[in-house]
Amino acid sequence: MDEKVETLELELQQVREENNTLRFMLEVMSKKCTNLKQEINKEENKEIISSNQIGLSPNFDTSKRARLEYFPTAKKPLQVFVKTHPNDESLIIKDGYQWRKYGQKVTKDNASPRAYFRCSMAPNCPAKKKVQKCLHDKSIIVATYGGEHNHGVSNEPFKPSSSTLNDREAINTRLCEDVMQSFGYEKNVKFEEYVNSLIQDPNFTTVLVKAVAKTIIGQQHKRQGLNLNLNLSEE
DNA sequence: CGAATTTGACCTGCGC
DNA sequence: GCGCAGGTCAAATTCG
Repeated sequence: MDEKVETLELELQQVREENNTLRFMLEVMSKKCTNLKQEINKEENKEIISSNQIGLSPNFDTSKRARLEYFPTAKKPLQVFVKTHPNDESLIIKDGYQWRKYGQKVTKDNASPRAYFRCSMAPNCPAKKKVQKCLHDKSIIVATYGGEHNHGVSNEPFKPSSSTLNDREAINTRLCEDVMQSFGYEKNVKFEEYVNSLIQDPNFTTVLVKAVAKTIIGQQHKRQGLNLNLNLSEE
């Protein structure tokens, strides 16, 4: 009996932690969304000015030739925030692609080292990413993607098996899938285009809150159901 | 033993 | 022109 109480308390604690995590993610995403909107507005204004003055392609900046070569997206590079264990130093994100690390640097503005990866799924794939821990919260990893993959995603992206990921990771992954589904993400749509369309949606924050809340409640119900089943079978 | 990672050196752009 | 910072290379090392 005590064991059951203990188990339930642990479950409750885990759900609370997950809720805190999700609240934090929501906060980060909301801030990010606001910042991106502001940046998009700024960029649009800047582009109009530069294309009028110089007559070059709006996205072409000769002074940043090499940098654009390394991360050749004229668009804003895609940034992804991932919650991990604070003591986890691996900087590994399971995003469905296979990455090979080719460098690491300590940057001026962040004591945590920044790792550089390039895609190793295809021989000449130009896709790259930078991964660094968040300055203010070591349990958050920030991944910045650059370049585009010249091949498809691996067979089972975002489909963790219980043998490779623990329950918590599986739940988080499932949550992401549910939230993306709530936003109408379709697999044949390019992820960057999908994200851009979300950012420009004026109801983004409202819909995100609803989707996350719905998923949390769904997960809690599933868990409660599981616990009840276990109790019944044991008694 | 081959593949992946680590790490110091090197290259390039930018600001002063 | 010089120094700094970010990004990449490649030899050495580690791992499976």
